Amino acid sequence: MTVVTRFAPSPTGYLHIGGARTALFSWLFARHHGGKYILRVEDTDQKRSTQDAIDKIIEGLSWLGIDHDGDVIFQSQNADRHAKVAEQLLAEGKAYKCYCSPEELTEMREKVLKNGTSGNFYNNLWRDRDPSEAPAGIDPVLRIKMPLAGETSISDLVQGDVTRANNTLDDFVIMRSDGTPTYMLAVVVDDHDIGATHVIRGDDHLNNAFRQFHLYNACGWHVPEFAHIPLIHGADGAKMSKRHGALGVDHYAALGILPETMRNYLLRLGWSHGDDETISTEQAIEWFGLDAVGRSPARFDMDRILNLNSHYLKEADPSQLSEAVLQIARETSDRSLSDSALQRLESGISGLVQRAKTITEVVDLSNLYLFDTPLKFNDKAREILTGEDALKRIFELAEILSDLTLWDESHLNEAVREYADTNGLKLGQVAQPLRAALAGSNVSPGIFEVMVVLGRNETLERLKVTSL
RNA sequence: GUCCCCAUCGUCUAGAGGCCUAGGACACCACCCUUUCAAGGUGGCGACACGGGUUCGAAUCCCGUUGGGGACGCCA
Repeated sequence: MTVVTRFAPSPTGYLHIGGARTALFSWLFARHHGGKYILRVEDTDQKRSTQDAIDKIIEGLSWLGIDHDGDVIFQSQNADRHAKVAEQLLAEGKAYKCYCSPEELTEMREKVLKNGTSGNFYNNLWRDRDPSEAPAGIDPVLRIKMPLAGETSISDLVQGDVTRANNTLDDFVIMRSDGTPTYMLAVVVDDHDIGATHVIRGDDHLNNAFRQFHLYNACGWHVPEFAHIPLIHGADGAKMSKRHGALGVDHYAALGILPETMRNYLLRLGWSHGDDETISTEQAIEWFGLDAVGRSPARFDMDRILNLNSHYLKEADPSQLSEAVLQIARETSDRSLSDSALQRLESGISGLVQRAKTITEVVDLSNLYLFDTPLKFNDKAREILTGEDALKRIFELAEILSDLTLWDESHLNEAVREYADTNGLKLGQVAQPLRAALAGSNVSPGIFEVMVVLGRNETLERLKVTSL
C-alpha cells in the first residue's frame, strides 16, 4: 500500500508556524515511505477564502521546500461530488434534513450551557421527525446520524488509543442550507477520494476524528490512520493564534531566517531523534516516523531559531549567500554599491557570517565591503579617529603598508605588529584606529582580513581618511 | 458547563522498570582564546508537578489530585 498524506490548509490567512509544521510532518512521512503528499486547499467556506491567502500559503510552502505531488486540489471544485455523497446518505436514511433555525440552535446551546447538563447542544430534534412536519419556506441542512449509544475508539498514531462515548457526538451538519458541503463532509470525501492513508493534522482536530470516523463508516469507506500532532504554543503557553502573535513563515523569511533553519526547527518541535539537533532534510526523510512524535505541546522559541540559523548561515554556500546579501543591499540602500561589492562579499562573507544570526544582520555587517570611499563613520569610529595621535599613526602605517610587497594576512600582521613594537604601542592601540578608518566602525571582522578583502588600493585609499 | 488530550531543567527534548547520584541542545553565568565584536573551547546553574498504589526495584506501569491545553458553529 502506498502511503498518501495531505496538507489541507484553509485559505483564510497566511501559512502560520503550526500549519507549516503539520505540512512538514505530512511531507516527511510521505517522502520517508516513498509515498505521495498532496496539497489541498480547503476553500469550502467561500466567504472567508481569499486568493491572496492561497498565494501566501503556496509561497510559504515552496519557500520551505515542501513540494507536493500532482496539482493543488481545491476543495470547492469537488462540491458536486460532496453533494452526491450527501444525497446518497440521505437516501439510505443515514442522514436527515433538519429545519431548525439558527435561533433555535442558539437557544438549545444556551440551555445546555446554563443547566450544565451533559450531552450535546443539538437535541436531535429532526432526527426521527416526519419530513411532512417540515415548515414551509425553510431550506433545511443535512445532518448525519451519529450512533446514540456505545463508544468509539480511535488508535491515533501519535495520541494512542482514545475513546469517546457516542452520546457525546451530536448529529453534525454535512450540508448547509444553501446546498454547500461543510468541512466535515468535504474532508472525509476528499481524503477518501485521494486515497489518503494517513491523516496527519493538528491536535485540535482530534475531536473531529470521532465524528469523521462515523462518516467514513456511513459511506462504507475504509477509515484512514489518524495522527494528531500537538499544537505549537506561544511563549506564554497558549495556543498560537494570529491574535497571539503567531506569524506567517514569510515573516521569518523577511527576518533573514533560512528555510533550512525553519525546517530543522519545526522538525525538532515535537519530534526527536536521540540527541541529534541539527538534522538535514535528507536525514529527516530517512529518520522520520510518527512514533517519535511527542504528545505534549511545545512552545515557540525564537532564540532556538536564531541559534540554528547562525549554524545554517555558516553552512550556506558563500557565493549564493553573497548574491542574496547583495540583492537585499541593492533594494534597501540609498547609496550606489561598489563595483567590487560582490567580489569583496564573496571573499569576506565567512568573516561576516560568524558574527550574524540572520541574513539581515549579514547585510548590516557587510556595509564595509559594499561601498567605496568615502566611508560613513559611526560615532565610536569618529571618536577613535579623533583620539590623540590616531590619524598620525594611520598615516605612518599607510606609508609602511604601501611598500609591502606581499598583501596577505600574515605580512600585514607582521608589518603592523612591527610598527606597534617600534613605537612602544600595544597592538590594540594601532588596530582600533585602523579598524575605524577601514570599516567606519568600532566593530568589524579581523582587521587584517578586512585589509585583504578590500585589497591594497581600497585599503590605502581608506587610510587617507579624507573626511570624517 | 460537558468532552478529549497533555505533564522531565526557564525552553526544546533523551529516557519505553534496574544502564539515571536523569543525558543533550538553546538561553543564562564564569573562565580561556583575543586587535574590536563575534565565533570557538572549557566549566557552572538548572527538571522527573503532587499524593497514593503495583514491584525486590518506577521518570518509566495503574489510580487520584493539581496544573496546562484543546474541542464543543449552517468556521476549517
